[in-house]
Amino acid sequence: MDKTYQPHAIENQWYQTWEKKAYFKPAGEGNPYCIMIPPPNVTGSLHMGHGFNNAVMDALIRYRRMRGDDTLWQVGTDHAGIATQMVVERQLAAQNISRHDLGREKFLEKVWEWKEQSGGTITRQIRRLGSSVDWTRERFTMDDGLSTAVQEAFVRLYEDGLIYRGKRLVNWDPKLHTAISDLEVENHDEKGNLWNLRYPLADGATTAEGKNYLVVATTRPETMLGDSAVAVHPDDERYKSLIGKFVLLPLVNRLIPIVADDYVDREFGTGCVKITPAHDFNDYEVGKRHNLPLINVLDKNAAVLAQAQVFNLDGSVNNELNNALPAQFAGLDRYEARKQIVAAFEAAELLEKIDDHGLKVPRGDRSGIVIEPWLTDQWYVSTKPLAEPAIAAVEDGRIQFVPKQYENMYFSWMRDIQDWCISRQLWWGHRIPAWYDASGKVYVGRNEEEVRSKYNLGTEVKLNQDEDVLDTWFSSGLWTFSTLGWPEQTEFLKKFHPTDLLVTGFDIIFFWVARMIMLTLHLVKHEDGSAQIPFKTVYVHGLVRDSQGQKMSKSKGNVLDPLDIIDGIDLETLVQKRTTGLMNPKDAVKIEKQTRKEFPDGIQAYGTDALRFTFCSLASTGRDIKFDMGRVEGYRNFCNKIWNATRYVLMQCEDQDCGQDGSSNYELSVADRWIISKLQLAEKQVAEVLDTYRLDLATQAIYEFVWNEYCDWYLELSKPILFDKSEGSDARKKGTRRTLIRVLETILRLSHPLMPFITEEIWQKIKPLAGVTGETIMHARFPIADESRIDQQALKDVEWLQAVILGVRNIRGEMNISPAKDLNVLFKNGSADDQQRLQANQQFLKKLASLESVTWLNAGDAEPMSATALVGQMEILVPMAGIINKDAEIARLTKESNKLQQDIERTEMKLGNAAFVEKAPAEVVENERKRVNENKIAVEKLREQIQKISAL
RNA sequence: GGGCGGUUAGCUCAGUUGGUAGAGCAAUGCCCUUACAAGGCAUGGGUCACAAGUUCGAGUCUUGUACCGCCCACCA
Repeated sequence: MDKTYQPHAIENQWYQTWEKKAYFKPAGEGNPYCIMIPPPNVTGSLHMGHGFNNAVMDALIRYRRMRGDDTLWQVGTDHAGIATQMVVERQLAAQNISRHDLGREKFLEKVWEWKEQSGGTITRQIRRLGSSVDWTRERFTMDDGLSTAVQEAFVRLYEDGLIYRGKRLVNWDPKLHTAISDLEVENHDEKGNLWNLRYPLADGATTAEGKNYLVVATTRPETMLGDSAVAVHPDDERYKSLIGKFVLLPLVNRLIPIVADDYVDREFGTGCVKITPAHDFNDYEVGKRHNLPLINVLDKNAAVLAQAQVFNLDGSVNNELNNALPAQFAGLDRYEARKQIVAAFEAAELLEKIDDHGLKVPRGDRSGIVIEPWLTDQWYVSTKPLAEPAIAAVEDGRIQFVPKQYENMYFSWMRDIQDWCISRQLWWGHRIPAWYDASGKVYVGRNEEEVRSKYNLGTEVKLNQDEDVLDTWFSSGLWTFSTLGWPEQTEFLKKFHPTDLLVTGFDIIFFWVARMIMLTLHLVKHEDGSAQIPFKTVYVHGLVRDSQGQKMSKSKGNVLDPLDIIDGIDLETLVQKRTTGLMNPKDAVKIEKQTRKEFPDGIQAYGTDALRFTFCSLASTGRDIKFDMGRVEGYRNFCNKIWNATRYVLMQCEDQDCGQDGSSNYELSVADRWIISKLQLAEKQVAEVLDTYRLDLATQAIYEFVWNEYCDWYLELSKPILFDKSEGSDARKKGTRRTLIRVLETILRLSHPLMPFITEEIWQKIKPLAGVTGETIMHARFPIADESRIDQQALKDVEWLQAVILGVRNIRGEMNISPAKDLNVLFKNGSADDQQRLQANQQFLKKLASLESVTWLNAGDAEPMSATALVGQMEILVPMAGIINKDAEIARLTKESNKLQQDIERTEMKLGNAAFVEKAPAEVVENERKRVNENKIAVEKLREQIQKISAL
């Protein structure tokens, strides 16, 4: 074996073997256990979030697989409608081609080409992470099977009255030219203005103050062209007399009514609100209440008036108003229109004032552009009836969130859910299975043929399929069952659905988790007809942030590619990677500087295991993760530690009898029995925390056991036994070799879910010596603690031994005694137990504390001046002659004594409190008493010692 | 405006039912001791954000305050 651990030398090769040998497939026996991967964008590439998410899922699926469950980790990718279409459109734009130049069919060919070309990137990356997904079942949301499921789901929901088409105000993305759902809109705090505009009162009316106009305040003056009313609060004394009267809408010269509505806040602005029902969600509601006309003044590209439509609430055209719309603003961009309209107001002396104003600006999460509320026909899912059972499923515990607090987030959103707009004016996606005849009548069915036969439409009736596609999340919402073959009742669907665990970030609880729950409950039934949930547990994790706690983003230039941590990257390449393809090329300078500062030497290759162990160690409950490269390095070192411990174990065990034949002619030392006991405790703990999804605690427990117990103590304790030259020590040696190798083998199985590669590599090397068979550690059994193997006596004995060694080492360290100097150490004043333990453990003591000799002093024996340490009552004496500085020893003892003294004072105070003695459990009080007594004796001894040395 | 989370060592974080505050990294000193310098041994470092309450006893339970972060919401 190499002297240092070289991750790249082992990782790729093992993954290929695993995949080739189909180790990832369900075993076909055991309890079914299924995790569905959140399907990444097929044309995307891996980011830290994926890395984290995969590390968690793989750890848990490997754990279950090793527990003997019949595990399926379903893998696949998402077509990611908007994101993918945007990429391809951008590529075309570079050649000055728009998708419209190509036409729908040609454009889709291009997208499929791009999918074929780049679609393998993310799956290759998932392989590099070591994820044990079943590739033989890989699915894509637009493959035939899943498309069938999408159609089926749409048709069933439509037939059940849960999907409808309607004209409503939607969030329109003027850049992408599509409607988007509420969730895809992000509200940002931005600085803006509040324009105060005068609307002249008609018919000579005046306000209470005698003015012949009302002042309305708006953040969007350009929408005034579509104003249908001015609203005031019904109880507002200032305007009460004007309710029912009219204002003459400037520029448009249209009479619009003054209406009363509770929605108006009297305190804000002037208390008068212009109402534009077709361009504002609140105004839309007000308009409905007052039966106001809906006037769309923007076209799909958010330019003004290019497609002015004017409708009454019933949809009839209101010609009178339509003719009144001014032509001068036609075709202007909405912000240009704003300028010109404000200018027009100013020119007409109708601009009262302009205030600075902070406001929430809605932006499309993909395009980043300001969203325009716009009146169009779209398809909707009626969510209220679906939400009810979805709430119940979480309330009654059929579905559990981990951590639980996310259930509140889920409930609050679900209880106030709005209908879901599922149509998108895109080309890439599942085309909506609806057809229109010449009159616009809509027919929904699985295909045109079915529609024709179902509605008895002859070939003379021309049908056109709806041009729109479905929201990507509609197909993702079916993911847990569409991948298993639904609507067919496949064996896999029966076996693995409902699935067991979903691992995902909190940011897509609404987008995805909530919708999966709603859709599944409605569409998927058990054989007895009862509704199925999609999964039993939702493990929710936080976002991976950079070491400063900043969100990683391309524009900030702080993104890390998990593969760069695995394989390493030099500084120049990293700088280049971070500064190319920026939205704003000006950021490059700053990003380069920042990157050179943070990674002066680039990033080392740490390997997949170290990265994954790091992710798991950071996976504590429900908080975001600050990613720290120092942790990765620490865990890479941990891998190296395991690697080197293995080298030692192999040196001792190779070509030796380690009991691999099952023979029993061996003897276990106290150290052997101790590490076996500790191992049981570690196994118990790891299983417990894995069952509760506390991967951070699992990494801690493993790290602690491997490094601090197995390596630091046990390997050292094995040396005096194995290096013993004396006769008749063979049985002990065999016992120790046996323990060394078997504990190591167990450590590997215990760690495998967290660090799959190194554990497999080593396991293959050592399994014959451990008497173990099996093709792969992946299918070996996860260690289960056997409490009968916990030897309390051995635990206590080694604890004592450690205390003695620590005492000597402390003197050595504090007194600056060379580690090369073997010491002659004396012991006195101990119990019979101490004496017996000293006798039994001389071999260990001498080696671990570097002692020349160990001598027991009886009462009355002459005693050289010494540095002292205490273990219980027993004193450890290291003779001072020539090696120990008097003042330093006094200082050391004083420090020790002061520490104890403080403890005594604190404890005595407690015991002096009558209430404590009376009310605290007897056991607690007794412990405190014991503690004071022991410490008092110790302090006494230390004082005597200080005096003795001072007297020299 | 409502809701949720966080505040513990210089940094990143654990702390299960209240009973002596922990780890890793960083720091300091000594060591190339035959598994490992990606290492070994030892050491220092904390009013557990603040305040009040419950309790014999609070990092832990209750209430309030401050600051940080997130989610949701119709103030033009």
